[in-house]
Amino acid sequence: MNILEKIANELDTLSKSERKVAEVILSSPSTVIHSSIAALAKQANISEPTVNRFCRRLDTKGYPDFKLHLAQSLANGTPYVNRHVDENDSADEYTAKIFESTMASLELARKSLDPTLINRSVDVLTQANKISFFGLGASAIVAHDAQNKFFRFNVPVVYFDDILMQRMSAINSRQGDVVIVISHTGRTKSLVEVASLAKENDATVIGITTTGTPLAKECSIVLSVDVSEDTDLYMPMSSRIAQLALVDVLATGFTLRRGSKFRDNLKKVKDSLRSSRFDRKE
Amino acid sequence: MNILEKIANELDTLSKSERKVAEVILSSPSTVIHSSIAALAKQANISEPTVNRFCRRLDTKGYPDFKLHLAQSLANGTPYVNRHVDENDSADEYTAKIFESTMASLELARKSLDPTLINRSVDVLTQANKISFFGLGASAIVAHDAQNKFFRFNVPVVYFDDILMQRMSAINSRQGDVVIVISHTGRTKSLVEVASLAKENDATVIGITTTGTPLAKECSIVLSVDVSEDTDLYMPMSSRIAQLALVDVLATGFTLRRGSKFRDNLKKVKDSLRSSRFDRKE
DNA sequence: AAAAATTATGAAATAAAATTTCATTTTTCC
DNA sequence: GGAAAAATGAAATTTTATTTCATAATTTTT
Repeated sequence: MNILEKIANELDTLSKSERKVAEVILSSPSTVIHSSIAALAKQANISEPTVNRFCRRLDTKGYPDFKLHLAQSLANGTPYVNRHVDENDSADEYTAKIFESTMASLELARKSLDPTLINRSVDVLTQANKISFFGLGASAIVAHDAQNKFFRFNVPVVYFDDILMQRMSAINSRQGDVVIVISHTGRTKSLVEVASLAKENDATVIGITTTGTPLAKECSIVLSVDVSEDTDLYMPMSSRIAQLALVDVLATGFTLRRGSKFRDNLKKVKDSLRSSRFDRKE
Repeated sequence: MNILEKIANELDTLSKSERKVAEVILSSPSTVIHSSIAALAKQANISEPTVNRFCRRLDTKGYPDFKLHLAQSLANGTPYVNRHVDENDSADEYTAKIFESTMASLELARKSLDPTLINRSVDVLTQANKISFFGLGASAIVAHDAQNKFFRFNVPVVYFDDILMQRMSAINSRQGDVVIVISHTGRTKSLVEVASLAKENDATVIGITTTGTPLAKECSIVLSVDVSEDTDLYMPMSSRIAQLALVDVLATGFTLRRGSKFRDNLKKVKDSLRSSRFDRKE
């Protein structure tokens, strides 16, 4: 949370002297980040220890740490804001807005991810007998992309964007299989059922979805990707990009776990495409 | 200017020991803002005065001031430095790196885009009789996603990720049709041919590719998406995400151009999915 | 290739800044 | 009104940063 807001919020829990400090800071925060504790104390007409106590009351380690927080709050207004696209925006404006809110979503998504669970997922994936990716609509694209990536790893991988195929595949799954179910809303009935079916058949079910959704409840491991779809004009935008970034993370984790020899192999896969391309001039 | 970029820029004007400091800082800037000058010196295996001199060389008043700048740069979302995934990275680290470099790529991509051309593309798209999206490999996913989006607009749209289908479709195209060809490298022979075929048959060909590639030369309009794929472990990562963001931009431009009544329609499309979903509790 | 000049570096000393301790003052509550 | 609690600041201490200066490394000149 922005520390300036925090100061404003806690203004009434502060003592009289501490409030003097708060006021000086709020009135010209940018001066304060270049002041020593002595200078600030003098300006607020109180003693240095009071400033120190003030800082700790705001859950910082001390004055220098407080200044760091303050500096961050002042850092020219967060660039990746979720600005809404407006009816009258020019191409320039809506382009900027969409890119910015996409970046903001990625930032949010990263925060919602738990590295421990990513690690666990990578564990499970590296040991899987078979990997299946299921998604519908926009999430089908993510599943498709995941297949494309994991296919290069030379592991048995499939993707389905068809409800019936998903069901059949889920029913045929067994211990050692990993099923990754992708859904932003986590409320698509058929996908939740598929997750449940796969789990009943002893597959490890990894969900890529929003925290606390019905789908999340059915999964062995939930990789939460929480993004707001505010800016979207009735179609999934940020969510699928965050999901794709997560796929990249999983794929990267996979290759790292497999070691350098494995990566040489990946290079070969890539090089195999060369003949299908025009040469670079240089 | 972002101090991290500045450090990266001035890396070669620094002395040997100072460069050690720079490297430690670049590798984990967020640790540094909580370190004392002594701790940082120790980590870089150099002396404290060297750290101090380093700070001054970057036009800061000293170490505490430098930390302030650093804190501000970090607050601004992403360190712009393309940090490479390392063999020994923990899940936490590689997750952060991938998300960060994805965001950096989006930033880059946005800079390489020309709003005038986006506007022109939207023009062409809104007037198209038929829209086709072609891609292969990772770009096929982008084409797939584009179809998914434009399909909602109730316009004739197809996507092919099969070379033969693409060729046939290109040959059958005519004036008023728009063909969007997606390829990061812009060097995939068959795609370049398809673009050329479509153009010969009077379709408007829009290329989503890197500036100056063979594909770019065949297109009526080139939407340049220049990103570096440095961080990638032999598979397309940032490029396709930037392409997807561009698809969002085009789709958004399309809906804006079509006016508010059209957007009501989109809402209906979205609402039509409701019965397939579990209700929200609240 | 040696000598001189320049530049880079760190140990130690110094200075600055922040924090802790503790005695005093103020406020609160009965 | 007075005991208890909380707030406050002076001084001492500790931590941190900076300066000074001697030495080492590098570059330039001869």
